Amino acid sequence: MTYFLDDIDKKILKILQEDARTPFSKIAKMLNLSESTIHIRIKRLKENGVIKGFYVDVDPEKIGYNVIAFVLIKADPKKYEQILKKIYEFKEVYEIFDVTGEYYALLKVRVKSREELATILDKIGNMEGVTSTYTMFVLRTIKEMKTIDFS
Amino acid sequence: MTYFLDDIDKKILKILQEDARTPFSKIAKMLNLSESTIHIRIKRLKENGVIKGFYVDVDPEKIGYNVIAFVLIKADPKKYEQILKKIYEFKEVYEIFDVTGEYYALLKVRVKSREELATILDKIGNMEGVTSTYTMFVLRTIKEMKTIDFS
DNA sequence: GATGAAATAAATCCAGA
DNA sequence: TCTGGATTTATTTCATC
Repeated sequence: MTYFLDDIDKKILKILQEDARTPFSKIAKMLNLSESTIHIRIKRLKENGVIKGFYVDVDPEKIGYNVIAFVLIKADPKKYEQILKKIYEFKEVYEIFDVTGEYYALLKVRVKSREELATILDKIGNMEGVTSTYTMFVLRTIKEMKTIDFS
Repeated sequence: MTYFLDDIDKKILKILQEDARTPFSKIAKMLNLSESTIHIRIKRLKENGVIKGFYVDVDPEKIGYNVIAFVLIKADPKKYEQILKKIYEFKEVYEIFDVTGEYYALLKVRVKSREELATILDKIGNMEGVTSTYTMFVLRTIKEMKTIDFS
């Protein structure tokens, strides 16, 4: 299931991770290959699911989304999957992970204000089957990398 | 400091968040505007820092990066900033946040194997000034959104 | 697999509304 | 701020190595 990346693939991905709009011609020059080869490689990486897509990176802070919180939840095991499905639909919840330890799941929540955060936390805390929550409010973002470092 | 997005900006960003390679001509048609307008808008969004860049979305799992863990750390306040600087340099640590609560910082770690994770956890746990750590190993990724939902 | 040239399509620039 | 047309640049295809 794991796709083996050769050196050329890695170099192409590295360039695209820095700027996905880099023209193929420029990539070709950088790697001393033809434009067609870059084209074929990228096409293959897409077909194999390595490249899931191209997205624009919007600065959340610039558009007012500057409140982040991580929420740990514990739940009634019988209702857990149902709870996850519901939380999945919340657009304010950007990440959901099952985790080991005292709590069941870890959520990353991003909103525009503390009021909005309070609303979401209430919604989650009051869901049927949620037995306890623990919220960690983010005071400062020190690092938030969105690309993979495979150097 | 917050940049005000009008309806056109929002629509453009929404399209680019889904596929950053959508041709301007297509965006223009979708929004009933000229290609030049789209061009000017995107340029302005870049200049104002709303658009931080265009990235390729690489599936970590496809290339073998399928171990994620969240690590909470407590530290000697006097050495805390120094510790953060050091951890910042770890390529395996993708996110670092100062958080409220019992712990000082929350880290998101992504590696290729449990062995690698153990190594990183050891490194962090043994850093001078780190007084305690709590690791949550990710068993399942339920949601991991990289774009912002401003609908 | 990789290439180069040809065809198609897109991005960019600019003068004018 | 937006537009339409002209120019430049990029992507895609395909026959060939």
